[in-house]
Amino acid sequence: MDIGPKIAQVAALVGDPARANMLASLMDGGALTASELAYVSGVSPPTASGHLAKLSDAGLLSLEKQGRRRYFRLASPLVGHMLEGLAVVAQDGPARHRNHWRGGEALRNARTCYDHLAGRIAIAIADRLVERSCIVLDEDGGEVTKAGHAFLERVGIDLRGASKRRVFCRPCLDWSERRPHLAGAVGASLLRHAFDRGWVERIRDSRALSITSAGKEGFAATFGIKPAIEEGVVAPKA
Amino acid sequence: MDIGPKIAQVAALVGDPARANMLASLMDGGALTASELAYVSGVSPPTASGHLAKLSDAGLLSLEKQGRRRYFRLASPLVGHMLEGLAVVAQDGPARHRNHWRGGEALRNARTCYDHLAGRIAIAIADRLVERSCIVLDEDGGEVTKAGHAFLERVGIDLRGASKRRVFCRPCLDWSERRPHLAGAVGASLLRHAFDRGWVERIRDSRALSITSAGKEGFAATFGIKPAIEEGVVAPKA
DNA sequence: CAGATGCTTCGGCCAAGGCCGAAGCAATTC
DNA sequence: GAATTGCTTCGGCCTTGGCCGAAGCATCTG
Repeated sequence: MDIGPKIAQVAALVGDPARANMLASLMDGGALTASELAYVSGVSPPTASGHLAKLSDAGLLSLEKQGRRRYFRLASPLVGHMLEGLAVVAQDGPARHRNHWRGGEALRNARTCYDHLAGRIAIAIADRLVERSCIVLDEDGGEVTKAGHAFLERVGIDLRGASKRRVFCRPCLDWSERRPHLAGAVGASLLRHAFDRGWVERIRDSRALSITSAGKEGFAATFGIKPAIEEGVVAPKA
Repeated sequence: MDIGPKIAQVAALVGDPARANMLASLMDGGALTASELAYVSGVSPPTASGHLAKLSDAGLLSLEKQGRRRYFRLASPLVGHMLEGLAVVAQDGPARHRNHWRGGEALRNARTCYDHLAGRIAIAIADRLVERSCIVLDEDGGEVTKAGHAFLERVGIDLRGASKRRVFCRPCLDWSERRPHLAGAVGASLLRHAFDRGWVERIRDSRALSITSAGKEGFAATFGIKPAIEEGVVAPKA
């Protein structure tokens, strides 16, 4: 677990305004010369040269000599993705994801994730469905098996209306638990089903859901899941 | 285009070793107290407190008070993704993606992206298929329409074998062009089809593909696309 | 060869920011 | 109310690292 220092090294590199400007102006995949980069980053050529050396040494930029010029570009798509990640967080920074975790533990147990169910309960459901061969998941998609269709129909989860425009079954990485849960049409139907039966209720105006006593029975009967969900305090990790 | 400075601000925050250690130990989605974070980051509580204040102010961490402790966790999945991006680049740093862009312009025209086609040609194909209502894409999935099945079958693209375990049709953000192209079973079939017909060939041992003259005809006849692709030198941008 | 252009290296200046100990709040326990 | 625990604020020290001008290579042009 000494990934931290490595991350810091890269981030520190990107963390200088001059270097960040250089990288940002290369994000479209184009190539620029050392002097052009000095200009866009607002520093003198000597300073830019130093920065470029650091970025190249770290493997963030690749260099192509052409006569007396040197063209720099991002060393790989990975670098581009990393910058995008930073840009996204930088863009809607504090504003958008404030209060994301209000509701604390309740949010980890059960919540909505767009139009489907997320949190521990959702993962438990996904696990059981996989275990019973009702669905198959891999890293870029999922599918409902024949047995799965039969099962879902038997328990009264309606899939017909949903299958038109949306991907049928998709895993969605659960942030709080870092395990996949079900998204896509199947995930959406499941949530609707749970609402219809009164298994879950919205808490205040957050994304958190509370599992009703009817829900406890319902989830247990339908999927064989005990929502073993202590209300209590947030448990610190170690 | 002053995204640069914003990126720098966030990156600088992550660029300090103590802060990076804190973030890294929160990457699993758990919550830790201020003192625990001070310990994992190897600094004194006062110092840690300062760091945590900065991270919270910037919206990277969210805070939950509980009695006299303060639990910190990543403020949103976005932050987690950003850190993952940094980790990936930090991990296989200089070594793995050297020479990644050798072949330069060719790579932007056509390349493989895992098992499917990417680059300008792939985007053009995706655009045409959407235009003709052969497929429908939205942000979390895609689907082949009835007309699309008919079309693909008519031109001889085999989908039957593929549809078992994998998601059928999925958009994949093209890094060099920032537009979606087709992944999933459909994307893979398309690439196989192009190889089988000799439309594309691998360039050296890179991911770049060259479009053969048969390919130019084939893509044009099948999808109505002119691969308007100048070979030329690496073009500097402005 | 001389001159221009593109880039890098060197040396020295300077501000930003990380670090800690001491002291100050706040919440809990007895 | 006193003692304990958890965290933050304050003040002062000191290293890190960005910055530039001058000078030095390298490459192309005439």
